[in-house]
Amino acid sequence: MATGGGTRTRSRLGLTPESIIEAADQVLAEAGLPGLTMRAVADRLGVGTMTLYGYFRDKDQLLDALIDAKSAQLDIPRSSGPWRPRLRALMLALHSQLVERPFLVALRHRRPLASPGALRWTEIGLEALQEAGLTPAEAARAFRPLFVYTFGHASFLPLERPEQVVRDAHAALLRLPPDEFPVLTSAAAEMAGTLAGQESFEYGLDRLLDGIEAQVERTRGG
Amino acid sequence: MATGGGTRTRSRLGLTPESIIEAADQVLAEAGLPGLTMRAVADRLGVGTMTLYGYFRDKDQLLDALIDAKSAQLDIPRSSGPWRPRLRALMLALHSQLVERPFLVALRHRRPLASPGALRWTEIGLEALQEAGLTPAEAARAFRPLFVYTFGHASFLPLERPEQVVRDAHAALLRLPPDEFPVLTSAAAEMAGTLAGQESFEYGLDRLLDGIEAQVERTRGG
DNA sequence: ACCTGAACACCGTTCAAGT
DNA sequence: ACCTGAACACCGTTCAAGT
Repeated sequence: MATGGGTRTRSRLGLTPESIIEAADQVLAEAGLPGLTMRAVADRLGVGTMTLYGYFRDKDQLLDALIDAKSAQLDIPRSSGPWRPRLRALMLALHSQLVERPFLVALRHRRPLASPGALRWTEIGLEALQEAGLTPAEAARAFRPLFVYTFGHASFLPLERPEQVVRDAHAALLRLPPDEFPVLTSAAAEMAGTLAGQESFEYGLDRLLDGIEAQVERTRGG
Repeated sequence: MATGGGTRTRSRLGLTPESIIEAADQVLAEAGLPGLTMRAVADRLGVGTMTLYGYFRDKDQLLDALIDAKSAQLDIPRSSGPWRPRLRALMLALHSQLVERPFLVALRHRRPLASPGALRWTEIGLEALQEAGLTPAEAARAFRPLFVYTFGHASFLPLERPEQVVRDAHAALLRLPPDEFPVLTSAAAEMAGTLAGQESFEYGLDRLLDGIEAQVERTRGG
């Protein structure tokens, strides 16, 4: 990206990779993922569509750069204290910011991203687990389910009209044949309720942390 | 779908919703999700593209029907015995079949699906949790994280060339600045290793089951 | 009733050309 | 070096028409 020496060559139109990423982010905010087209980004910048291809090889490259940039902008809580509440606060903060920017989750499904911006969260989480008494390798193993659960939960959250989705699901569950689905139909309201809301995330997070804590104590003991 | 009485009106071309879903599944197997277009499905059936719109209102409807049909075809292990190994076997079987049919995960991200075919797994899981001593409502709460973790893990698995993805991630992690990423760089191999493979799924599943079991015992005790 | 070609309003990207 | 219009090979879907 840098052009050799120290100074940066400014393009005729004042374009930079960063300004293009910024425009893409604005398009995303206004038109959503389906509306994020190369033509729309170029239009917002007032340049020809093909101009973008001088800065990014293709749309995938632009999307990768966008994920990295937006991930790096997320606020990481740097709390102190015991490892478990610290890890809990970290995952809650990550989750709530993923909920606000659902496209980040959708984009990450495309491939694992090992860019610095996207990995700061992981590093902080690993540090907490290491201070709990795990080796770096053990911490890596233990952090993966937290990551998967947090992103997974966010990715199954309804994007729009969550209360409508919950109501529709509730109705659909009640329509199931009770002889084939005895438990599901008798807990239809609670089942539908888990589809949205923060509470269901916290419940699973706490169960996962219970399991990890037990594992930490076993490792320490052995 | 059924036309009034008992007999079914066969179309001029012998088309049924089921035969269209079958064709869509074959296209999916051969060309993947990006190749699954209305034109491709119609071509495979030897009919005009627009003919499909007589059976499904739009592409989304066809996709929903496809998810439901394929979900219903998954093999559910109906083991007996204590609830925990039974639940563990259920999630392992679901996970391994999701890994074989990754598009099922991708399609489910679009919206929550409350069709019978997709909910049989949930019902079996809930029954195990109920036998463990939870009420239907408590079982619903406890099952959600298992569902989220299992689908989430499968959805972050690299679709192709997993060993290549792991190697690339390993190299990328080693390129991070060690002063900013001390734990990550010192556990680069283990971290990259968690991106693929069955083992990382089982580790997290067991931690989650540990947490749920503790919760079950607490509920029983109270 | 069932089926369909043409057409519309989109995509990402290649290519040759402009300054 | 930087930028771009035209064009290509696609999409999903509407519409009017065919049998």
